[in-house]
Amino acid sequence: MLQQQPLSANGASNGRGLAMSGHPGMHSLNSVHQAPQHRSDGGDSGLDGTENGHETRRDIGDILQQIMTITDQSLDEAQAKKHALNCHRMKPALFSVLCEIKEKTGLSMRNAAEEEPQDPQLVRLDNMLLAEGVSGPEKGGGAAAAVSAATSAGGMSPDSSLEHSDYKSKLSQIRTIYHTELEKYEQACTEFTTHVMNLLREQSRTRPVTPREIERMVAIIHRKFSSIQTQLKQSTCEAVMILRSRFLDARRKRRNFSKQATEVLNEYFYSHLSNPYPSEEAKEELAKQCGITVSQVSNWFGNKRIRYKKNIGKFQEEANLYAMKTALGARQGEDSPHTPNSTGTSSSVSLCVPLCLSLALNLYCVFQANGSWQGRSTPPSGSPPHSDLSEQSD
DNA sequence: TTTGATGATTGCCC
DNA sequence: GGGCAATCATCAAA
Repeated sequence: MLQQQPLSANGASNGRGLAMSGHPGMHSLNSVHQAPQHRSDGGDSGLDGTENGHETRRDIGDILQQIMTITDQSLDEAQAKKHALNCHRMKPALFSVLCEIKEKTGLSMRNAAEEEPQDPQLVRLDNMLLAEGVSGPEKGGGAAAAVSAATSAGGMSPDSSLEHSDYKSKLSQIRTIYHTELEKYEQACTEFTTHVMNLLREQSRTRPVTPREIERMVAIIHRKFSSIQTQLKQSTCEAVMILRSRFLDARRKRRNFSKQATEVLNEYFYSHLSNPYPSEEAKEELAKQCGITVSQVSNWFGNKRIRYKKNIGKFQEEANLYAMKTALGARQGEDSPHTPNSTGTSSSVSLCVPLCLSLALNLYCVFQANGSWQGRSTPPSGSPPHSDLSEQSD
């Protein structure tokens, strides 16, 4: 068995063709011994035939020694020696011995269909890449998904289109890199497979190599490359996920509402302080006015109610401010149709009454709020607020 | 860098 | 399902 290694390891030679592999097996060393005794052209082989088996064994030892030292020699020298070995009278015998050993060890038969079921992880990766628009046809699938996700999550802010184009371009970059790398791996795989197949065909001149073995080797190569591909797909998925979370995660993209939007919401809140539960219609209206979504309006009112309740003192000033504003707005709304030119002429005295009234009402509402909606007595969202400043002013 | 403000999310209750 | 309360994550001013 030890003798098998060097020969197979020495790979390609320029010997005779594949016909050798069909050499009738079962020759023993005796057949070598009985071979016609003519001097081979490998002059230094020292294989002048002798009668006894001792000599024959020494001959084989010499041959193997030569094979072992081939790699230590220069290329030309090695080629010459290989040629000499290929033409050596004992080569068929050695080859048949190898065939015999191989048949016994069953190496060539051990490769019975090792087909693996498709890796579920790979399937998931493929599906995700397809869904994100990285693999498959480029139709902006991922970007479209991003847009829809962002739209449903938090509405389209003015700079969202800019962000989405950025997202698209980044996704496109990932896509390009992915396809380039994939192509590179496929090309490398093909090249390597061809190379190995050529090598094996070449080797089959000096050792028995069955087509099935070649197939098996190809399958091994493909498996190795497919594991690289899986890694590539994994990395791509990670990159897409990071990109998605960076661009689409609502929390990450939290933006304070515009001053105007906050004003609108606060005005509604403080003018409906006794019942700060806007109906669906009111929410929609507010959302439209503020350029945000209905759910954002709901969030805002939810947060506001809790924070107001937790610290009424802190919000008192704000409440008064909006009460004044509301009153002023109501006053102007009242005045404008009748006295369109009343600019500076509307004295502070004329404003004084409604302002004081508003403040008083506001304080009343706050007081009322302490006892009503604070205590989890949630009114139906559709029910109209009953003591609103706006309504009072109107 | 720290800290308060603020929009969003989550789990629970009714 | 809507709202509350707690919490997270980010923003923005100090």
